[in-house]
Amino acid sequence: MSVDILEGLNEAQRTAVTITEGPLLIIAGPGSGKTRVITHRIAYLVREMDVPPWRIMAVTFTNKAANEMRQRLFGKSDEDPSAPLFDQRSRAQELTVRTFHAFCATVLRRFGHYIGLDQGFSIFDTDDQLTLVKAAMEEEGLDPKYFPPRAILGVISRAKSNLKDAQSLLLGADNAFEEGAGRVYERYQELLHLNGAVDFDDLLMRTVELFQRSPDTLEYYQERFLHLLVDEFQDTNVAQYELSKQISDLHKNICVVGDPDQSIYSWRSADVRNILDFKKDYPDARVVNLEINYRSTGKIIKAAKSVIASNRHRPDKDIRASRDEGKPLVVYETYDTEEEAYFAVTQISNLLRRKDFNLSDCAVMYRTNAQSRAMEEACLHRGMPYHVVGGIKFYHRAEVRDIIAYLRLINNPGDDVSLQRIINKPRRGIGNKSLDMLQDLGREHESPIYPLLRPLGKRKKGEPVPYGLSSRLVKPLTSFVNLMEDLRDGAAEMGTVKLLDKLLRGINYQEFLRAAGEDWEDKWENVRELRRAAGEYDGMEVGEGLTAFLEHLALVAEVDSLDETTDAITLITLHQAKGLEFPVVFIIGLQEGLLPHMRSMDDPEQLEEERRLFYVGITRCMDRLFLTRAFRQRGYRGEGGVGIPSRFLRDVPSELVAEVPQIVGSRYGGQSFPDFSSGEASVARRQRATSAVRVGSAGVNGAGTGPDKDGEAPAFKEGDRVRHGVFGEGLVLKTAGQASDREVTVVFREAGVKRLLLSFANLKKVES
DNA sequence: TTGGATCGGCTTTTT
DNA sequence: GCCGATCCAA
Repeated sequence: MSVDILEGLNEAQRTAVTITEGPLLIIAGPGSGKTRVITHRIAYLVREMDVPPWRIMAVTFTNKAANEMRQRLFGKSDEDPSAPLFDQRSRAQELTVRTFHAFCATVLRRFGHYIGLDQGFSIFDTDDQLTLVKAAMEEEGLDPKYFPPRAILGVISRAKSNLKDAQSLLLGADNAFEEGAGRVYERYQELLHLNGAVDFDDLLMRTVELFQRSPDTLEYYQERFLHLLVDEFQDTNVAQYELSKQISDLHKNICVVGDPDQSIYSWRSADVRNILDFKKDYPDARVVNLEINYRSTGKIIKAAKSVIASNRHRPDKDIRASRDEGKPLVVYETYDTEEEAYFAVTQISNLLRRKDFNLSDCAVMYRTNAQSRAMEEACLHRGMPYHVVGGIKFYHRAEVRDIIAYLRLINNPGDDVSLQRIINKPRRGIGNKSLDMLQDLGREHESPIYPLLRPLGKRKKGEPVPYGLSSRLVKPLTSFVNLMEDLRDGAAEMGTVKLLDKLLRGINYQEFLRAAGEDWEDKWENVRELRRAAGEYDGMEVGEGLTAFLEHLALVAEVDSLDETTDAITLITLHQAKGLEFPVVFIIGLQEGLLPHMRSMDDPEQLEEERRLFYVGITRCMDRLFLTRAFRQRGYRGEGGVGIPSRFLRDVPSELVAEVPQIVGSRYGGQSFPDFSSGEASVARRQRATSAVRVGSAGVNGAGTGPDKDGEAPAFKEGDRVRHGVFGEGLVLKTAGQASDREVTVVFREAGVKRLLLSFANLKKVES
């Protein structure tokens, strides 16, 4: 009773599903049914080609995407015949659907001993990495003032992503910085080894290394995986590319899927050439283009195409809309970031009132995580349910990290970074001085600290103290060792939850939190959340559960328990939104400096990536797209500046954009918003509401016409009396410039002389 | 050793 | 404006 796998697929999609032999490159434009093709392809392999599921590997970019794919394959419920593989549900476990990082972690756990990795190795995250970099820099005598540790870490990470070791980095160094980074890299690797740890980049790099040094291991995987599928191939780095090649080298059935126009991770060493040059490395590769977009309205597609067309370095490809034109887009300027948030919330409730959409249809997207804050506040204030995707990582919280550090040390006694974090937490009288001493001791013996201390646990009274530790430290250190040994014994005989309870009791953590701060209850709740997560690993074999739990914590950034079934607005970064779709999308903060981001503005390549990011955002939208910006931008330090409209807005053709309709919306601080919910441009009649003067230049530029295309911008001349939304009344002193950057100098009664760009200042002529 | 106070630096996106 | 590192006094 299963559906025909090929039913409902267009010709290109069918081709992509049914070419099962040899290398295959699928260029999949946004909304072209990519996930559908991948899942149906897997189903086709299993059901039509009789490939056992355990011999198929599908690699995704995020854990979320992996889960999503599993769900699409097997259906949301047990009885979901629309899922291509639902009748094979029992074989679900056999498929390998994972991220590169998670897959590599598994490989290294199993075969890492061939390259000197212990089974229980720790996985270091960015914070841990930074700790090690700083330590390595100190040993190498590098001043963090001149060599920012983060930058050094960036160089190391990039090198690793490109499969370069310290030696080749040093050889290729042509300045002091790179040379320093090379030296740090060398020592950093040693420290990782000492800690019995790998970092994120090592997961990939060292797996490549393992496959090179242990042909048997490679062969095992090569034999096993008849088919390899890599999603989001435009965002793979050199290491991931190499891994794909290694794994598929025997059967050559490698299918990669991606879209160069959606490459947004070059900052993480992703190399778009992997997809662009795929044909070079695999000359016999077949190529399928999926160009028909089933997701978005015609107007949205037009806007997306117009935006991406401004990129100079892009492949020759097209997307075609299949839906009707749809409603006009909305481009709107608000006074400041807060008002922008209220605007979005207001529009969403207008839309809800018409019953066309519900809350979970709506997403608000932004460039930086920090921008979620204003949105959250507006939602809270208006009583709108929302959920923030990602954001402050759960595992990032201090209390959670403390507990994880304990668990890591239990699991891996060599994990010095964790030891340093918790040896005096709660206070045991082992302060910085003592820790320094212990670190020196470790360095002296080229050993992690904990193993050196362990003899203290078995020491009888009167026996000599090892390493001449000062008598003052013997007591606290001994009790610390006893605690840890007790917990390590516990880890060998009890499940993760019981172990966690034993730990929490052993260090009296609840008391520790209570004594430490006011919001200790929240923190304790986070610890309990961690305990809940540990429950998932309770059933596993004792000893394996802890390792698996820690790996999960390291590789799964967020608690994805936030169920998507509840009706709520989604707040999400543009990066994380990749691969998702929503009927209603707001992209907020369309100002220079935010999108494109400041850090990307002076490099043309990075600027193009920012544009792709905007393109990704636009193409997430199915029906109603809102693009907003704030006139005043809150800076990081104190006074905010004026937000210049993002250059990307100029690429949104004005004929796709709704005019600002009459103001009937609800109020915010005396501010009314027009109601765009009907999406009918014809009703729109721009209204000059003096009370709503802070709607700002919405009527001038907010309609997305782009300053230079707007013939209606009021012409000001010297001597005109004008009114500005913020500065009040004033007199035009002079005007200069053309079109988009037409500038007026105005002397205001109160605010003094200001030079304003007509394109975003809200100036109104005052008749007198 | 610890806790408080002050200074200074930086400020994106994520496995 | 915030967080972290650093300094200083008890």
